[in-house]
Amino acid sequence: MKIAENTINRLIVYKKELNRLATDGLSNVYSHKLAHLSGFPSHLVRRDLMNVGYNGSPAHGYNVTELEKCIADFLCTPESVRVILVGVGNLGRAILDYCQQQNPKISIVAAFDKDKNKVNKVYHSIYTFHIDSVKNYIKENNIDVAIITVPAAEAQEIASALVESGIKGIVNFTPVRLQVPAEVYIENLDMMLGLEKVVYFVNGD
Amino acid sequence: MKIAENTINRLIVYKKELNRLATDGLSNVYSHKLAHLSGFPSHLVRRDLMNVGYNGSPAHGYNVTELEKCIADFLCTPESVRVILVGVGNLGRAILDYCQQQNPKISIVAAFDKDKNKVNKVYHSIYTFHIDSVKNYIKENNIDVAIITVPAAEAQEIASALVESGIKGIVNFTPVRLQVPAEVYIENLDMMLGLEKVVYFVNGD
DNA sequence: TAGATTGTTAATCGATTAACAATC
DNA sequence: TAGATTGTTAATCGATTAACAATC
Repeated sequence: MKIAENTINRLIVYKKELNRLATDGLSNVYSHKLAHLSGFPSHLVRRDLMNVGYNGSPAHGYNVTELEKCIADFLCTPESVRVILVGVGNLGRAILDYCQQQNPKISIVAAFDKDKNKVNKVYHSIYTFHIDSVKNYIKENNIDVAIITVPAAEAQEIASALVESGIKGIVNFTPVRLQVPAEVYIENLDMMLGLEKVVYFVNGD
Repeated sequence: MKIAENTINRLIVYKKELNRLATDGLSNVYSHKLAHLSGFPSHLVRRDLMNVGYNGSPAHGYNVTELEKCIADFLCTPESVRVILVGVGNLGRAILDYCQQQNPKISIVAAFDKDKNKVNKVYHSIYTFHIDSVKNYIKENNIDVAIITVPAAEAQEIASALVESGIKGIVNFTPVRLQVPAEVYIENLDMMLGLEKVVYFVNGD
């Protein structure tokens, strides 16, 4: 069954909130509370949870850890994912750091750059290789996902090279709309677009 | 008339592509081409453009600069927007840099942090103030939009303080779902969520 | 003109919401 | 039990797609 992208978004949010509730020591939660924490209406929470096939009880709501695991299974969340990052500028280095703090299951295993001053250096404990070696690295290590933080002008060229080497999903931090085959999944995290959107909703209607 | 958030997203993308076309020296563009560059179907482009009230011609398509201006007007894109950033960590500093490179119309005018080693320092030519002065700064300078790049544990407290001082829109880089009044617009740029989504679409269906 | 493109209305599709029976 | 909550079906709402007349 095909699930809408928005639903996937929300499931990931639920999973994270459940994880926090578990850390806080709570064992059960009602759809109300999960809804409040996530910022969505409670009936939408219940509707979304229909997809993952976990049943709560009217008496106690949902078991926090069981539901979290159930969502993780549904999303096929692997125990560990290896990701590469291309473009070790300010933003790239910040992301190298941020990822390690946030999620131990997703690890950036290598960085790439064309600048010889950065190659062979270690940033936030990630080794930086020359960009020319990225194709081999992807193939030899079976990497599926890449983060692109290169300058806008180089984004398309890099993306094409990554896809050619077998990359199936890209987190794109550049403002460029990447032209890739339909089967490659692109997540655009365009900060400027985000800012412009906020400006629109603050000024206009 | 109320416009869907997705439509706003796309209009912002069109605007950016038009700007690039103008830079490249093109004067006219057909919906086909704009669609290809943006990654949306051409009929959706035309449908979206109905909203902004600009008329192209069957013979020459759209005038690039006129359409760009028309979208900008529709989105109430101001000539300059002043934004503040709270949390001068690795990510915060990277964004201070990135914003200046990308969009001269949106400028970060001040940064704030609680760390005394960062206060009174200048990063990427932005001055850093102590977080205690943020409320006054917002009121005195009539700031509407803030970027939050503090650690997750501090995000909600900071957000509440900002909203209390009159902030109306927030770009939230933390993984925390902020609890704010409904009239405050929040744009969540959760990198981990982005990564998890890519992993889902790459692994699962 | 002929052919391609625009602008707009109508049709479709799908996500969200509402309603409510089942459950504890 | 009574009351609250879950799970699910049906209704609504709105966005996208399709179709096509108008235009250059």
